[in-house]
Amino acid sequence: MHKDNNLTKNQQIIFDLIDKSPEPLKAYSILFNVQKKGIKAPLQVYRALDKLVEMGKIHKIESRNAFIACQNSSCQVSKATAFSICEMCEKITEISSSSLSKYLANFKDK
Amino acid sequence: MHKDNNLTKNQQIIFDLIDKSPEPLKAYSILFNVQKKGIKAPLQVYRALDKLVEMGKIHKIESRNAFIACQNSSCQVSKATAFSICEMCEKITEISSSSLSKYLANFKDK
DNA sequence: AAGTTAATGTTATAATATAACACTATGTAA
DNA sequence: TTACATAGTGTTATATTATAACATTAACTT
Repeated sequence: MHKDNNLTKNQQIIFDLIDKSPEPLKAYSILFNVQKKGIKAPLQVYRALDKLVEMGKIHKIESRNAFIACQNSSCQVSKATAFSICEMCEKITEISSSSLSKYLANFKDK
Repeated sequence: MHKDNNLTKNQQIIFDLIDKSPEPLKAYSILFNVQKKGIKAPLQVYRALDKLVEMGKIHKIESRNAFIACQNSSCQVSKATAFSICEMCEKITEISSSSLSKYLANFKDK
């Protein structure tokens, strides 16, 4: 069997870092933080990020170029994700509204 | 009086280009296209884009780093804008659903 | 006409992301 | 268990996207 969702070494290191972080992390800040663990180049970070997004373990906040762990166990299923971002303090919350994801999923079908 | 929404020269040139375009345009592609009109540097483009977004004349598609003219006359009012993007052909449509913008506006108030 | 604010022009540089290629690990199937 | 395929890694170089800093000009306000 192939896709049992176990993470590879780099993916695990990077996921752990994002998952522990109280705020979204940017790729180069991730890179800086994992250099002591042997991840030395941007591409190693971007590749792990791509896979983690694909698996639904993290989300990219496009407007911030930053990554955050999924706060919502159903994200493997629904890829219709939205965030609220405070304009004052930048606090980011994943909107977990089934009515929103249904709305978007329905729109997508059309 | 100050803010009558008339565009400055650079803003007008760049808005016209985006408005005529059938697809979202990226900053450096805009730059390339307006060099013959005397706009020579990235900053001149980015500054105009910032203002146009602020005025609600265009939107930035964050996931594409690209800009599109507002397709929806009410956008001066509502800044809660979403897009659908075809995964096959990249066709982008502005979702103009009052229920969606109400939902988002309501969420924002909370 | 003087003061204020917004927009412009310009050079340099920062921040974000991918191409290309060689190599290694892991799972699959004869 | 060997070979085949596929996914992941390491590395160098480079492309793409965006902003800092500073001098100047235009437009509005009084």
